[in-house]
Amino acid sequence: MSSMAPPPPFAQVVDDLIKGQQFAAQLQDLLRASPKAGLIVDQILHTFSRAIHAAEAAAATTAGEWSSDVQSEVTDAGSAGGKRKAAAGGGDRRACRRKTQQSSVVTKTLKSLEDGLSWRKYGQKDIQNCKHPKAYFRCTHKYDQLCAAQRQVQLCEDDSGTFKVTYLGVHTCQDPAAVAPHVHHQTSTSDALHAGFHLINFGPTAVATPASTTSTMTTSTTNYQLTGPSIGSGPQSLKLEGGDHEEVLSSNTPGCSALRSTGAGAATAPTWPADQGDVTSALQYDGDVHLADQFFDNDYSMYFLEDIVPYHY
DNA sequence: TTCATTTGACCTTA
DNA sequence: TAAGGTCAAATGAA
Repeated sequence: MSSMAPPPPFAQVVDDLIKGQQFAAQLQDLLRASPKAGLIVDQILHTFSRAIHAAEAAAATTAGEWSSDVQSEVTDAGSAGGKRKAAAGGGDRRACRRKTQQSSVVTKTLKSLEDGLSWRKYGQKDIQNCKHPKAYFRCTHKYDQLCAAQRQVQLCEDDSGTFKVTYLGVHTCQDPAAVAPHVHHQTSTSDALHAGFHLINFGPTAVATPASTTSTMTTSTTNYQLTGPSIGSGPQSLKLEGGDHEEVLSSNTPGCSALRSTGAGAATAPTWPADQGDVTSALQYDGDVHLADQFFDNDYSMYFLEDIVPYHY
């Protein structure tokens, strides 16, 4: 109907982003002595990486799809509809829905679903040949901050105390609690697969025993004595004792340059095994294996780089 | 009243 | 066409 606007000059965008990334890397070298500054620069670098890959992905697909994709949305609109479409009075969702295509896919086995991020459950599905349903979560800030992070949770077949958690995409939101790392908020302790999680940000103070440290976001080391989860008596009781045993089963983030993860989540699993092991995870990414505790040193959030795929509604 | 969860229907992909 | 993923109305909790 209307003429299509030309695609953005992605090559120029990528060039600029790469330059910015290089400058940030130089800054990182200069600020290496300061853990807090290093953390910030880390996040800057992650942001650049995400932006670069998003731009590259867009550039790769723009030429061939820029017109046809939009065109298909236009031509498909109003061409079909089910009961809900008629009832809701909305447009044809077939025209705007896109199955999420996250290039950042990280699967873990966790004994806790706590990851310090806020999720909202949006669906649950029985999976064929699986004993337990799969629960689908999206970031709470999907709409207000356009955060595309998603998580899929499924109870392990063999061990009912562990969850297979698949993270798709990266959190691009800025959770308010992340700015105040000592604010721990819990709203749900019910069955993990049947509840949303509102646990917002857990720094080392949530996991370290008082004797070992009173670390803050700037703390760089400390012997986090992860000795086992404490369940259920409210935010004050949130601590991670025994550790969030987690294991990265797989990760798939083509073209990305870094992965950061943490097991420093608070414990909320409803039916928690009494005996917990220590953190034993290693993060494998792009051929590099990083000990998990190295990540604990600097950051308490999860960052998985991705090619950001626009989500259409 | 607001917000999160549940759940059946719809959509996409293989 | 089946299976997985997502939407959104209905429902419940705070």
